[in-house]
Amino acid sequence: MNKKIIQGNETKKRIVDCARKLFVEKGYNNVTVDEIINEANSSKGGFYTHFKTKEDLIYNMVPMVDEVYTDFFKPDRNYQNTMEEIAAFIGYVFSVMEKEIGLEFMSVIYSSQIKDLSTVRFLTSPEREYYNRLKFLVDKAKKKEEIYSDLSAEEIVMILTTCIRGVIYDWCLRKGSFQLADYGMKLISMILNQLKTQTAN
Amino acid sequence: MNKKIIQGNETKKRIVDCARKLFVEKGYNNVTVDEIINEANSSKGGFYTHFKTKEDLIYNMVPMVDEVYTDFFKPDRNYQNTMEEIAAFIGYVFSVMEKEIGLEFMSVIYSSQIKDLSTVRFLTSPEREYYNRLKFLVDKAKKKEEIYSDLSAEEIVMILTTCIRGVIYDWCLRKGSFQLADYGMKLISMILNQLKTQTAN
DNA sequence: AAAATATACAGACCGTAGTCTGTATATAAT
DNA sequence: ATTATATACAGACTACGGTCTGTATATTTT
Repeated sequence: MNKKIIQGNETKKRIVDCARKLFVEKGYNNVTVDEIINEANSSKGGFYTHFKTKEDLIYNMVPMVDEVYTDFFKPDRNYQNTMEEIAAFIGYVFSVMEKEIGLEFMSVIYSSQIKDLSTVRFLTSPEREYYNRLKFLVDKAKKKEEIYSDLSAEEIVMILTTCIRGVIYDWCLRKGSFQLADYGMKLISMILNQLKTQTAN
Repeated sequence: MNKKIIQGNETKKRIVDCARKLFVEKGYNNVTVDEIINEANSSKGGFYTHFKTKEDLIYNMVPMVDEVYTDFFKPDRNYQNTMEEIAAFIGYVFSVMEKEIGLEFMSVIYSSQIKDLSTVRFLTSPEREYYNRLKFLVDKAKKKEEIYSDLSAEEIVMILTTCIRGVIYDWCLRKGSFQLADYGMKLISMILNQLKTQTAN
């Protein structure tokens, strides 16, 4: 089934490309599926063979994000300690959200992920590259005894993730009226500081 | 215009009551506006005179929340210090969310608030009772010098609010798979501890 | 009292996301 | 070679949130 599958992939790509163009032009909520399939010379049937929902389009545009995380580890940067590296990584995550993905897409994702119980919540998937990277760093920090906390690495990662999501949600809620990375790091630093000093809880 | 307004209020109440009943029975997403107006012996015209959107129904069911906060301050509880009182207040907020409002309504609210740019975002309204209460307590704590931080009261309230929203968002995302109050307080305690000890940042 | 204005509401209508059915075609099985 | 099966897709159709227009009735104005 090679020829058909290749054709399918081409159609899918064409739809994503046209959709992206239209979203940038008019904004996600002002673009209809009909418009997209028209622009891509496809049809409803074609669209819904490749995408489960309209939001699914966004999900298909964004996984690049998880790939982008890999970039962070490429250059051999020097960090005083692991905690600083964790902070830098999270700062990098924020700046990717802010500059690469942008407010509108983040809002669509964050809104649709909790819209109803049936949506597949990829944000919680433990296979996410983001999650693995962060877990790796926290493990390292614990091993090096830079963290004095009775919390497990999993718990720490979860807490950091919750804070990150809180900052992003607030950013969407306030329509990008503050710098995501600036404000985010202020909050994250507090948590990281606490992890350094906290002996019991 | 008394008679008409009374009639209007009755219709509005009837719609809210029927909607609540149906939401409990079948879940928000499985109840249609047509079903609601049918049950309430009303019509599309009637419904949309009183509510801007379907989600608006939820908003009309929930403001009790902000009233509920008042209850917290009624009994003369004794706290060792203001930080403890802040923790207790936030814990109270979590338990109201968890027990009074519930996962489904919270998800609808949190999802719809960032769905598109045109929605009125009441969550950010600085008139919210919740916000005033928290601000009052943080001011008190600063005055009593229980907080050693160069952050302003407004900044502290914002950070706490961001964390609370992060916890709630995560709770929705993970479909209530953890105790909101338990996990929430773990995170909030870290922030509060940091505020106590932090001298410069 | 008559006319003007405002409010509640009925229900036809519209826009759009998503479904369903049918068809063409490419590969796999016999 | 023929039949069976899978895939991509076209496009009619449905479900449902939301709008729009018209009407009845209550209050205010003159």
